[in-house]
Amino acid sequence: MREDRLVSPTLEDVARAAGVSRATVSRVINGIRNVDPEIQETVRQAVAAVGYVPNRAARSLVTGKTGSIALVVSGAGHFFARVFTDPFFGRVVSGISGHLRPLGVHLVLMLAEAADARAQVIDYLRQGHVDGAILVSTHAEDPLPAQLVESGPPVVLFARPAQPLRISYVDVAHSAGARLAADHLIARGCERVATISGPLDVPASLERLSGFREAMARHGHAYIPSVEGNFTQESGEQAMERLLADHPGIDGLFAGNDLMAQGALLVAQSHGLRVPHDLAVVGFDDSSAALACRPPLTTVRHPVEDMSAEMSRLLLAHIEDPDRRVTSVIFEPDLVIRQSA
Amino acid sequence: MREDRLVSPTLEDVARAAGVSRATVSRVINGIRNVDPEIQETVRQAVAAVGYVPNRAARSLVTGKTGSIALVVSGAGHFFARVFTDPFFGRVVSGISGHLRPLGVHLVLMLAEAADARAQVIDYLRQGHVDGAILVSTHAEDPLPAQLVESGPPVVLFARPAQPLRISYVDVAHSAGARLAADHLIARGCERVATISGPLDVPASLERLSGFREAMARHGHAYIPSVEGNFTQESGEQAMERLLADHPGIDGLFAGNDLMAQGALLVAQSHGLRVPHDLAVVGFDDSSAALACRPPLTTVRHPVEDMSAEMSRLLLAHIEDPDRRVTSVIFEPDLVIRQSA
DNA sequence: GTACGGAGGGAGAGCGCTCTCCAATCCCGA
DNA sequence: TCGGGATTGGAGAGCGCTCTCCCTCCGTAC
Repeated sequence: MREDRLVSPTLEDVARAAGVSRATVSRVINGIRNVDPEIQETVRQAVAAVGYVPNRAARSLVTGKTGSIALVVSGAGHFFARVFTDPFFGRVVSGISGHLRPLGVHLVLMLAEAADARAQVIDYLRQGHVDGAILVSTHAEDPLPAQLVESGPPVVLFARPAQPLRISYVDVAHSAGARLAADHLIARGCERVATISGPLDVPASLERLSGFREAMARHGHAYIPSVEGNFTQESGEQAMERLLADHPGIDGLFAGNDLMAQGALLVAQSHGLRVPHDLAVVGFDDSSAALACRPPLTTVRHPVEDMSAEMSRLLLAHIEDPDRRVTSVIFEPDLVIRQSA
Repeated sequence: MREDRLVSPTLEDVARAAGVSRATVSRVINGIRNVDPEIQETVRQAVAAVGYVPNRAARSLVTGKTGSIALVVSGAGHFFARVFTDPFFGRVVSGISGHLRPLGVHLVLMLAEAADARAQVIDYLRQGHVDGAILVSTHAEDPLPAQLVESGPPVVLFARPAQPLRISYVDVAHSAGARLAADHLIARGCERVATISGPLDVPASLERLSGFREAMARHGHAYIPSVEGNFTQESGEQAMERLLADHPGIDGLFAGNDLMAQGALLVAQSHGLRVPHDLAVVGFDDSSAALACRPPLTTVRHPVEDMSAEMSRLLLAHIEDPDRRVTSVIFEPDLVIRQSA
């Protein structure tokens, strides 16, 4: 009993206990080729009896596979605050592991905020610790995607990369989402609508902004004032101050994400505006901020879980066939109507 | 070049390129024993030339070490909401990886919410994928700590386990923190103080409650009304409704964590109470909720980063010496004074 | 009775690495 | 000049597993 702890049993031990060869035990465990059902049973009992657990290192040494994939969350600056504040990541993890767990594939979460962490992640991936990686990058200039494409296992991206890259990715139709927001504000009767965009070097921000402008133009609104934020609540507050100063009469607002919407909402209220009565606010993402707001935010929601599951599907396909051509899958967002608009 | 991708170079290749033996290359890479500096240089150049990356599987097969440890976040129910909403986990990760990175040890994050996920985590740990684990459990009845102690690699816990267990852990002096809160409320001149506690099957909640009561008793307050919550904002709201109904005149509140404090604060405000003028509120944890509140929360802050670093230190010591006796390290909390009290 | 085929099991060669021996070399003092 | 210790490099045995051969055995057809 005491020795079981120190030296865990090997295939050899199981084989001896079952009175068969190592190869047969291996076959039973991996379910390959025909093995007499009776012997299978004997082996299984022996496995249980000696408390055998396959040694992953030995296995992957010969197979070249590890049976686990990494979820790499990369970004700069306000990184931890982002990951651990934004339930978006929770939905990503949930979607991925929901798809992976039944397949017996392990998910390893890696965080790469600073440059040295990034180097470590690359090391980790190159050393063959995982068979592939799903990369969620929160920053436009993040060099990680490019570095990974160059050397390393198969990678799938969340969201279209800022620079064109030979890499599969999954994204949402941002402009369609923005259009939902625009149509809703118009339907509510808003006349003077403004927008707070995300950083314009991020493709998603750009698409949301241009999609919103386009949809508004279709409704006859040629000019939509906009201020650029950086996806934080604080930047939303500052942007709203600017908007209220420059365009005092606005009665509708579309923010590039919920956090900025929340900031804007707080500022609007501190200026005595009632939401949604005086100002209708629509966010994007359906993050926890949307629910934390008073009133709760009307917002555009991506099917993050579905998107994440699709990412794992794509990644597994790439692992299976390294020469598979890269693809992109785009999902349609929904509008979640709450009280802010 | 093309083949480098498919079959990555091995030690043998480096050895051939450098004109030395495999053993020598290994020695250079691992920095063991004396190797002629000139040869070292030659080997290093060969490594760079062929683009060699050590195969971790092969290495850990022989060494029995993997060079990575797991951070297992376990809990039931509102799990994802917790991890990805509570910046507390961000601070934990930050503290751990800050300590581990310079040592070249990889951190693998694992989430174990449901029972099947838990089984998978145990598998993962037993298969020797990591050398040890740091376990953060958010639930009192979580069976994972006990299961891991029984079979698996060294484990260190965040917070004292609900059931006594032969396992090292790191915790904060909860009662001392509660006392800081009590003293502060008294110093502000509060006369009728109440508290909202966390679930009482969690040791931390219990200690905070009894510590608070004890400190208040020391100030002559024999009776402190309290309502039990479950650490969620919603439970804080419900608890506050109860408190206001049963004890209309309270002017000071200590909540078992910030989320409940936030809920309580919102309810108090909706009842027309001004914070801190009519009601002073003190939270616990210094989570993001503390800052998101209006007014921002005065709260008790643990040195989470230091605690996390200490956990990694303990874990590495246990890995180094499996027979090391278990220890607990208790940290002192601070009071962060903001506007709510 | 012989030939043949398929199913079931074993033997053994590695996967890429570390690490223990052991051999070669060198420097020193006697 | 030679012996002995220190230093440095190489040979080779595994770590635990998978997987390709190959052998045996049995049933079937001729």
